Amino acid sequence: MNTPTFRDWQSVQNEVLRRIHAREWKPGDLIPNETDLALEFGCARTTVNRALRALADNGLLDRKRKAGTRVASQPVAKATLDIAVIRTEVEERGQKYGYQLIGRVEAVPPVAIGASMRIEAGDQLLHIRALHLADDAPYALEDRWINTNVVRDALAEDFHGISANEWLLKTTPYTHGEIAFLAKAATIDEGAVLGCPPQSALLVIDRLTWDNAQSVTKVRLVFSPGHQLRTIL
Amino acid sequence: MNTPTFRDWQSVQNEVLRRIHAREWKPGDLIPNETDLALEFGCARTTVNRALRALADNGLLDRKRKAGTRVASQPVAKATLDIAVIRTEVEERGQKYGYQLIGRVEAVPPVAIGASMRIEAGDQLLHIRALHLADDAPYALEDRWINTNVVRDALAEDFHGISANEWLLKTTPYTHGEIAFLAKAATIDEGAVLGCPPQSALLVIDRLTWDNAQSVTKVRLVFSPGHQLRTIL
DNA sequence: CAGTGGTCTAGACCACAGG
DNA sequence: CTGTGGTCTAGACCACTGG
Repeated sequence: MNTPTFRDWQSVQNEVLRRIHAREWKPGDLIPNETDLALEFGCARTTVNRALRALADNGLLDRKRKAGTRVASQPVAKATLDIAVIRTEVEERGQKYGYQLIGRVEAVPPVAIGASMRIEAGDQLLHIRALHLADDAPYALEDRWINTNVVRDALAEDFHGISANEWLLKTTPYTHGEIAFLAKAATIDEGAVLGCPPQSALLVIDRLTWDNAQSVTKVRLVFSPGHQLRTIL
Repeated sequence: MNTPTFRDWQSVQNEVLRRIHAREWKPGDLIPNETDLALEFGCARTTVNRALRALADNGLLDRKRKAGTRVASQPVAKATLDIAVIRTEVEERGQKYGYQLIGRVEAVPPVAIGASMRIEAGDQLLHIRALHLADDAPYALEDRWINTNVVRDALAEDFHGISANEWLLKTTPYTHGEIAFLAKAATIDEGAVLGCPPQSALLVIDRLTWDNAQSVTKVRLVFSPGHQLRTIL
């Protein structure tokens, strides 16, 4: 039986997936090289390359020049979380978005914050605290430090009508960032704001963004109890 | 001044990034089409396409046929978490990995588990509980249900020498899955196993994987206090 | 309808790394 | 040294979708 021809890279990808899944190609196995596969599939090598590259990006294949392409022996699942503006996130859940500014001050940050943002000791940052609401219930508490040396316009914005979360994304580009997900017990203050008992287990996202060598902002989002981040594999 | 020529797709990508970042192209702006950019950059349209496609995948550009390519007005940050085998994860942190099987029984799962896995009521699953250790300290508690109708070989495995986490990845392919990240207070039992007080805030990963229409396994990983998932943006 | 991105092709050269 | 994947090119056709 001849393999039917595969016209596009997605059908090539599907066929490769099928073979991996059917254990025709087992984890650790070396699979044929691009040229041979192109011949077998009746398409250009470029097309095979595109398909295999996509699978390698997804962690299902390991590719090395000269060594060839192998089925990943321990596929690393890549869970991609979309981190959107909180307003959008709430609205996509079909809920009414609300926003309350809690505090907006210029202040010298705690040393840990200042150090991670690589700020000169004694420099002031803009400190914003705000509550995001979904259907009038607390959704997430935002605690943010903004590097006003980089984001000067932030000083002219009162953050009453728009959250810093949204304002920054619209106005301030960044080159890269770091993000962390963790669990934390609610402080008394957090409990009061989020309307949950102190010590409640809360999901937290810490994010630090950079504009080249300068920090832009560091934010902690503390979500209400029960919040989940979901995605598909 | 003429734009110098850009030889490869990565340098094209860098130039586009530079323009977005320098606000030459602002959020919401329509950028030139691929043909024009190829002309300007002195490369083939394919190369421009590859660069722009990568940026669109990353959420920085919105592309639509006929409508053209725009700078995303609210870039959605894509945080990609690599979910590896726990042993590998621990070893990559430079720590010694350890593993203890806590329990292995065949049992009818709670209705919530059975329903989410789409199991016939009354069917038995294999229930595994195990503790993963890093440098002899508790790292994560694994609580797993395996669909033995799909993964028959699991019944022949005692999971003393290898964790179900690792064994399944090596032996059982899956087509897709769902994953969720949340925070949870430690139960008394979890506290005892992980060596932390009950009610501690713990980071939890719930994962459910499928082989086409059949569920393969549902697992909850409860991490020791303070555990973080980190990645870059 | 027509402009845009999406993709395929055949051929070419190159960079890397195994042996 | 040589086989492999990585990429670029020029040209072509197609699919989608805005106007």
